[in-house]
Amino acid sequence: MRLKDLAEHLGLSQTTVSRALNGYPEVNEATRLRVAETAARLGYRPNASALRLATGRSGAVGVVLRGAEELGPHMSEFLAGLGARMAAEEMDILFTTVDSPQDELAAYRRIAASQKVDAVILHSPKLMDERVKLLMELKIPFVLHGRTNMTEPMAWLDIDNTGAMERATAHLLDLGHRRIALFNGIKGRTFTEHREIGYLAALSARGVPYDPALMANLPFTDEAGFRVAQAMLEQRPRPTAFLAGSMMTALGIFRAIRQAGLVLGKDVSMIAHDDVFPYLNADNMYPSMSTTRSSIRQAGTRIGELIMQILAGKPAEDVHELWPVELVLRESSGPVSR
Amino acid sequence: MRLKDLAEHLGLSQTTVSRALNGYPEVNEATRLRVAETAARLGYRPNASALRLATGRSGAVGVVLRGAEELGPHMSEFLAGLGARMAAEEMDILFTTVDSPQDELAAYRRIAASQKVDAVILHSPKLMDERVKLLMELKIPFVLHGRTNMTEPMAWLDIDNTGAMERATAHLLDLGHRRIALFNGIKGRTFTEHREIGYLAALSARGVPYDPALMANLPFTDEAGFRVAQAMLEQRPRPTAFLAGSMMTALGIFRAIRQAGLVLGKDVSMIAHDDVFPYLNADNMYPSMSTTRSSIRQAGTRIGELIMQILAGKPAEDVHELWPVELVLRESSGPVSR
DNA sequence: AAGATCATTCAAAGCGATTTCAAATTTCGA
DNA sequence: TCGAAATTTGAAATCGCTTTGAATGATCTT
Repeated sequence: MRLKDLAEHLGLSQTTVSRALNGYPEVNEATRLRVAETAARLGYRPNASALRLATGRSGAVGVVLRGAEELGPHMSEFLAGLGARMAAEEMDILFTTVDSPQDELAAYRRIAASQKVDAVILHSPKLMDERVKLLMELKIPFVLHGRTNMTEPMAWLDIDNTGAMERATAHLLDLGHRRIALFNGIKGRTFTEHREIGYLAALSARGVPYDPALMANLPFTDEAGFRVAQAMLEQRPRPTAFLAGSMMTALGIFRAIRQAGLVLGKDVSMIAHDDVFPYLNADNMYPSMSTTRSSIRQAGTRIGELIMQILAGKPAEDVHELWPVELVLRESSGPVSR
Repeated sequence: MRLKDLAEHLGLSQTTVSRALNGYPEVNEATRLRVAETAARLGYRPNASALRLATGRSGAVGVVLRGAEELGPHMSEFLAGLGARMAAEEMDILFTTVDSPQDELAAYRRIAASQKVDAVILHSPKLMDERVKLLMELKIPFVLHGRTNMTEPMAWLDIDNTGAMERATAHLLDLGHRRIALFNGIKGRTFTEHREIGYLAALSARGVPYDPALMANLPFTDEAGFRVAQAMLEQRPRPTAFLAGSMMTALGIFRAIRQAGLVLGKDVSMIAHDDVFPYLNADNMYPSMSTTRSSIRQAGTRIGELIMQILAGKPAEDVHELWPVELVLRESSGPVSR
């Protein structure tokens, strides 16, 4: 069922039918109704490729992922949020996985040259991010999930990692903890640096010296959390509190704590960052987990909206959102034990 | 940089340039080289929409997801596998989320009418699946991840859920367990039914009566696992072993076991189904978790290959794969305690 | 050396939509 | 009632590619 067929069926020209369907004003209301009704009845939908070719818009937003590492639970939550918003706009999400960083830049080049997407979303940026530079060169509109240190104007949405970590650390310090371990993300990513800044700020505000042996950079997996926590728990004096970069990390740390014969919430404390996974609820853990919480799914939805604004012409420098992070205290964090 | 520009730049016709780039035989080797070199140097890439319009192939495979529930850790692992394969073929993954089942059928209709994808992948089918029926009506090629009971020929890849569950159950029975709880998936999905069949077969083979109070259907989340396990552990006599439908479920059950003051691997046993998440390793749990294991990521990769075969014209009835499932015994399963 | 064959190249016709520009019809004002 | 303006429709150009069918030389046969 092509436009041409539909037009013939209606005894009208393609022009008029096209206009009727796309809401142009210069078409008789009765005609429009008849066209709309017939199109719906016959299940007509414009061919996507033809439409894109004619309009120059691809109707899709791109996401490039470094396969294994990035396509984890965080990403699927994000995509769930983004997807909901994009579906409402009849926009597609086109996603590509790559293996290496070089491949990643090449993938953006390809996407750009073939005009497959109208905009892209960039994740987990570094302070100085070459992908950002490339996208600017290629003049592809984009929204950053996170931030950079770069001076060029660009659209972004980020959560207040620094503030969150500062508050969590300060809270533990107030409870008497002095040896607080920070399980942070991979070095280089902006969020990792921001969290470190918050952590150090809280320590220095209270005059507590910083011990490098209490800071680790690791991927957000149960396994890495376990391994590093196990090692740290052998230190004497032991850390009395843990700041976990993600719920997966927290599960690993938790396991190490149990294995060491300690009780979480009594012998040691923990506050984990929670991106709000529906299948892993901090409230329902045992003991329930204190968290710094920010829904990554909501961020996805909102970024979908920001993308639409950018495409509508809103200048990138006007699109900035810094979301606050809640500190939710539950049973896993308590006063330091004697 | 359009084909036309490139052709002018080379002093050739679009025809020749197009043929040179697409490997047609009737073009002079010297010319082909010159074209290829210049195209690469100028970073030429055909406009995706134009190419699709001209060839009638969209170069993308579609995945429709029921937003919240389906886009979990399983899906992201699957997509990681699929993505790797599709990237190698320069195919895109186009994904759409929907809210309700009606929306889902409508989404397939839309995708079909607008010819956005060359094929789709269908997940978690039911024994009789209306989505399958629709796709056949619409004549969209598809590959099923899972199986149906329908008689029409169709391409699928599934794991041997029945066999896996039968072996796991039989193993627990051999260890002396008689009250074995099955934490299965949502009723209606084929994999749920298949697992139930395997469970019941093992019981009946050993002459152990089936107790409905030991069977639960629930989503694969930590929370549901916890809630149901908590209730079951109040039964007298208690279940002595658990079969968990997923690692998330297992985490919840584990928590309930600890909260009841029991020790996993000693007081009670558990075997969980493991789809192999890189961030949640059965081997590294404490105690380590016995599992029925099958990599969902590998399934994704393989389904990508099957899609390509289908698109190359292989008849759907020749594309069937039933993957065996490993039973990996670790510390969480042991003889029944007296 | 002429006709047949082969290897290359190109002009133009699609693919299925949107959009420009022009034409036909109605409505309106005096 | 007639010309101007407004409303409504349509023919054809366009988007950037592939592909058909024809044309041009070069090479081969005899």
